[in-house]
Amino acid sequence: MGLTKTEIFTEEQNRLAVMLKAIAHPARIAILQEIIKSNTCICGDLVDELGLAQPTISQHLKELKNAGLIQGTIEGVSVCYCINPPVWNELREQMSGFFAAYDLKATCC
Amino acid sequence: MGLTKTEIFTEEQNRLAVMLKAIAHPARIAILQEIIKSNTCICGDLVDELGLAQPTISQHLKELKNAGLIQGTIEGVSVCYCINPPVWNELREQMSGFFAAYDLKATCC
DNA sequence: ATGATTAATCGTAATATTGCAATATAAAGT
DNA sequence: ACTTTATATTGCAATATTACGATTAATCAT
Repeated sequence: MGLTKTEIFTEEQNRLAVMLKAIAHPARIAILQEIIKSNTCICGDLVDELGLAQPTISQHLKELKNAGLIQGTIEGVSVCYCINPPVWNELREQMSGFFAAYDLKATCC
Repeated sequence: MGLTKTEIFTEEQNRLAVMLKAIAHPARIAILQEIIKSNTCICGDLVDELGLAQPTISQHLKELKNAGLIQGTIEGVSVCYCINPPVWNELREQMSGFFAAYDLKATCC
């Protein structure tokens, strides 16, 4: 108990859940928006930009990285983060499928 | 501590996080897919379809309903669930914005 | 080497989530 | 009224998440 029964679901469902869970936090949404907006990757700027402590930001970045949504490159003293295209596209396609499936349907009830 | 600092983020960021958090579980993804696939709304069928206990399914449905993603109509003894178009479209647009913003960018690092 | 800067990790407290057995509620049929 | 059928609620145990202070690790400049 207290543990998601991943073995019951398809690989696709589990992957999508992992990716969405990574995004499903306002801080991580804000981080992704910053990363996308500032074409050039950021790092410690996020600590100033958002009002969260450095360890907290670092942890959120780690979760986004674990889900594969972003990648980090060491750039001297700092770390440069950016979107990881393959996983980002995987997410985009999964969501497209979701929305497309509903488009054709009428409301019931 | 242990509590998300919602006051730090925009209303949009918080709303998107709530919607995504509701979807970000394999069981709830499976439920949404079933609801979308079976144009006609389902309810207890989900208990048979997925391999989870009735209270567990009921709880997942409640979370989806709380986020506004689905709506339930009492139909005699059973309850008929279906997508709630306004919120569903809100989510679709938010996600579109996300993906569109990245489209234009090149990879850095 | 020393100090400054940047980011990750550890430890911990507060809270949230997941799943289910047991029970409660509510409508329909008999 | 009583039983059946369908769903919701309650209570609880196991685990996960969120946030941050304190510390560590790693790179750069002097």
